[in-house]
Amino acid sequence: MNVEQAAKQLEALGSPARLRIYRALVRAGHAGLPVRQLQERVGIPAASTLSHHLQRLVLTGLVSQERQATTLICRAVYPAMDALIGYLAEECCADERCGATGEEAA
Amino acid sequence: MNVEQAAKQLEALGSPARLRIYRALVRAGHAGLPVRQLQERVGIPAASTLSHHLQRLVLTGLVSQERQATTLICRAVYPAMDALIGYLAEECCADERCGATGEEAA
DNA sequence: TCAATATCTCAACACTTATTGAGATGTAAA
DNA sequence: TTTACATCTCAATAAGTGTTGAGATATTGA
Repeated sequence: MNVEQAAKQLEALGSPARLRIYRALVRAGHAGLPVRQLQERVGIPAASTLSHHLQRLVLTGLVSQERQATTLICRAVYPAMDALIGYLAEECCADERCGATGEEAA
Repeated sequence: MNVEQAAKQLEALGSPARLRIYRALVRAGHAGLPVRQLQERVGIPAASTLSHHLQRLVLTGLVSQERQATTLICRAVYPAMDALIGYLAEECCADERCGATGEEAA
């Protein structure tokens, strides 16, 4: 995980709409949610708007999609969030272990 | 911490420039960094650009500033990042404890 | 007071993003 | 085949963002 990628994922989560979407998917668990149900759950009126947000989450690797006939199942990609949290904790947190990670010491 | 606030902070960190700024401040530790040194360290050419990014970080509570005569010392606000990581871990992570936090069960 | 320094504010521009409706595509079922 | 359904793609518009130079403000020192 580097700064660029972390920033990309943070930006993807950095909109209330997308954070709600992601959270709904996490809560849906392994089964995931079809786009339609996701739309009702997060309260986005236009399907095209949701589609747009979903694309951004998929592009950053935080969400995956699997087609089942006509419906698209969306799922949170847990390892991606784990990696992001790990990056924040290691690179951007104030614990003792931090402050000299070395990747880009400048 | 609610969705709106978390999204605001994630968005603030969701630009490579600002994530670098924040990381530089974390690494600077308790002493913090003056704006000028920060500018050199993260390689932003225009002072006005850095000022703009810093404002966004300050507005979300992730960075604080203290004036010392003419120089402005910037510091990472560690508890803010702790709270953000905590939110992500509780609300958006796949551990057993997660999936039914209840705040907004929909 | 005058000059130097640190930082900000402002205005401008190009670029990106969010939202939406309309219509396209693909699947299933009658 | 026709219909219904799920979702996407496209085009348009409004709003927001990033970057910059020019100039303002405030502090310090000669």
